[in-house]
Amino acid sequence: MPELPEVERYRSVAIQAGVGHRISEVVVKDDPIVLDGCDAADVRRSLIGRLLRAVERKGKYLWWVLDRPPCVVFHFGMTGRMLSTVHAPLALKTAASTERGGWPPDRATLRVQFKTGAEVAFVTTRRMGRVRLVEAPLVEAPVNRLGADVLSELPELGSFQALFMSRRGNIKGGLLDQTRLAGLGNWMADEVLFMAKISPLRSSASLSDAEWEALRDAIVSVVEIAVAVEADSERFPSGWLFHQRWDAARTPQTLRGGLSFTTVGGRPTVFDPRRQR
DNA sequence: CTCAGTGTTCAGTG
DNA sequence: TCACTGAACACTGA
Repeated sequence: MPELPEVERYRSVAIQAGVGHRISEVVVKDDPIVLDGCDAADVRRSLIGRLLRAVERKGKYLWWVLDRPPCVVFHFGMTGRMLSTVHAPLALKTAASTERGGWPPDRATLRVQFKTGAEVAFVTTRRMGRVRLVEAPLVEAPVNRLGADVLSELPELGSFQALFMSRRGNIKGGLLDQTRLAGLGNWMADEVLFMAKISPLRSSASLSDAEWEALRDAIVSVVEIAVAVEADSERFPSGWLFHQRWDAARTPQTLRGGLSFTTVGGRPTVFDPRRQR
C-alpha cells in the first residue's frame, strides 16, 4: 500500500540512516524487471563511495541525491519497502503486508552500507517496484509526469477545482490520476471521499462548490494525519474508514455494517452510501 | 487450486 | 488528440 504517507516514512528511514554519510558497500541483485534502464553494475557504480546528500520525494516516488549525479529513483509499486538497521520495521495492516524481522531482509534488490555501519535495503517482493538512475528527477521521466504533490504542493481551492474540469469520469478516478494530484492511492481516495461525504461514483462535474472545498479539506486532513503518525495504521483515527476495509474486503457487491464494498474504475472501493451522496 | 490486492502502463475504444 | 476502461504485470497469502 505504499501511498504518500508510507513513502514519506521511507524517506525518513533513508535520511536517518544515511544522509551526510558516505557509502562504503553496495549489494545489488541483477533483476532486469526491477532495475529499469540500468543494470546492477550501473547502480553499484553510481552509489559506491558516494556521499548521500539528501532524500527527496514527489508523490509516490523517492530519490537519493548523491554528491555526484545520477540520483537513484525508487518507486515502490504495490509491495515495496525501504528498511534500515537503525529503524524498527513497521507492521503495516494491509492486505499485502508482511514484515519479518532479521537482517538482511529476504530478497532485497538493493543493500547499501554506510561508513557508520548503518545499512538501508530496498525490497520489492512482488517485483513491481522500480529502481532507476536519473540525472535530474524533477525534469525527467517518470517524476516529471506527476501533478502537484498532495502534501507539499496542494493547489488553492480554485486551481484545485480546475484540475478536474477536463474530466468526464467519476471523482475517484480523478483523485487516483497521478498527473493531476500526486500521492493519493486507492485507500486514501476512499478515505477522503468518506470524510468529505461524497460518493466515489459522482462525476467530477457534479460537485458543488461546498463539496470541492470539503474534498480539498479532507485531503489536507488525511494526508497530514497519516504522515504525522508515520503511516502507522494502528495510530490512524478510530473513525477512519481504513479500519473497516481490509478484513471485510472479501465481500464484493454486498453490504456490511451499512458499507458498500464494490469496484470503481477497476479498484476495490469501500464507501458508506447513507453518508456519501 | 484459485484469486484478491497493491500502482502503473499500455492497448483498445469512444 | 484527449479521456476513459480494463487487462496485464509478479507474487504472496488466505
